[in-house]
Amino acid sequence: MPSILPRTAEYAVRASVLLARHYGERLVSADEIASVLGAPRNYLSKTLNALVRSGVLTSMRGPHGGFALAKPPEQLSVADVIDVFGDAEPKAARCVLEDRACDALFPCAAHRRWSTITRLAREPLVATTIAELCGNHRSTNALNHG
Amino acid sequence: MPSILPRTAEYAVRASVLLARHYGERLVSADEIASVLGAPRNYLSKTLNALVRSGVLTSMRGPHGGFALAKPPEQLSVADVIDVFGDAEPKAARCVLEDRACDALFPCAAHRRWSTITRLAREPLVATTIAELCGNHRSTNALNHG
DNA sequence: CGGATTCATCATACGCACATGATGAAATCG
DNA sequence: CGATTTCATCATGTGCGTATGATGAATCCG
Repeated sequence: MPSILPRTAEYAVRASVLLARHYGERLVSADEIASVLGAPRNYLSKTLNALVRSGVLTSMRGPHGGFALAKPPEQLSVADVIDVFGDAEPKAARCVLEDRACDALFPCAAHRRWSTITRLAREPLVATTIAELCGNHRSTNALNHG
Repeated sequence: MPSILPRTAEYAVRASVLLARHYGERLVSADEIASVLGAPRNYLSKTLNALVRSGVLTSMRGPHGGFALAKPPEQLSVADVIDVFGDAEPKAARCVLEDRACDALFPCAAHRRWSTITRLAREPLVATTIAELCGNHRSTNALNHG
């Protein structure tokens, strides 16, 4: 998992952090997000749209339209965002030792160890919220309108 | 990091585990490894060759030739194997918040948090050895000829 | 209504991971 | 040496992540 995150997922996380900083204030347009993030406009648009369809973001068209988090950043994990792209579960990977399907019922010798590794690797993404990534949580406890 | 490991790196890990089971006994040919792993012969060959050039494996040509771990599986981490493919360090990723380079000297607000996440995600790969993944460590303490 | 703004989507293209088949090069053995 | 075995490498192809540009559709506002 070299770069930890594929490009698209990275855009998604960074966009979510940006939106978290404006949560409850205003919508942010794809143009603005793209410019701040240095991401290609139309490609980002597709990415944001995927987040909308998955319920992570909401969107409004027309003047003063744009994107916003669908719920408070304190309730949105990094995993929630990146799981929108690519499978969260590695489709019951092949046995580490041999060429056969490897499941919980008939695990290969290394299955349990491997499961532990992948779970540990994923855990920080599940445990961390977008709000925690967002440095200045402006009045974190002042706007609970979720 | 959905599937945790790119295909090539997964081949590499599984091949290493297989070689660990024969460490000190005999060489294993690319044909045999490919057949056990269910991986495409020539592509795996390229993958194994990359591991040889990186010093993770050794190889011998000719009859009874094949591949072997370059050092005892107890001294080979999973990270050692997968780092051969793709960059281990995410080339000083872009700032999570804005469009600028983000380093330790001038970190963005989220930089430290993000570094923690990636480090935690990588740690189990660094901490786990191929030997630990290999179920039956036949006489684990009987052959220290490294 | 009609123009402006902005999200949504389509058509196309490029690069790289992944893969296949053929060929080259080294080691062993008769 | 010459044949066999096996690693090393090359040429080529496919699919997907990534990206670009153009077009469609919804919303606002005068």
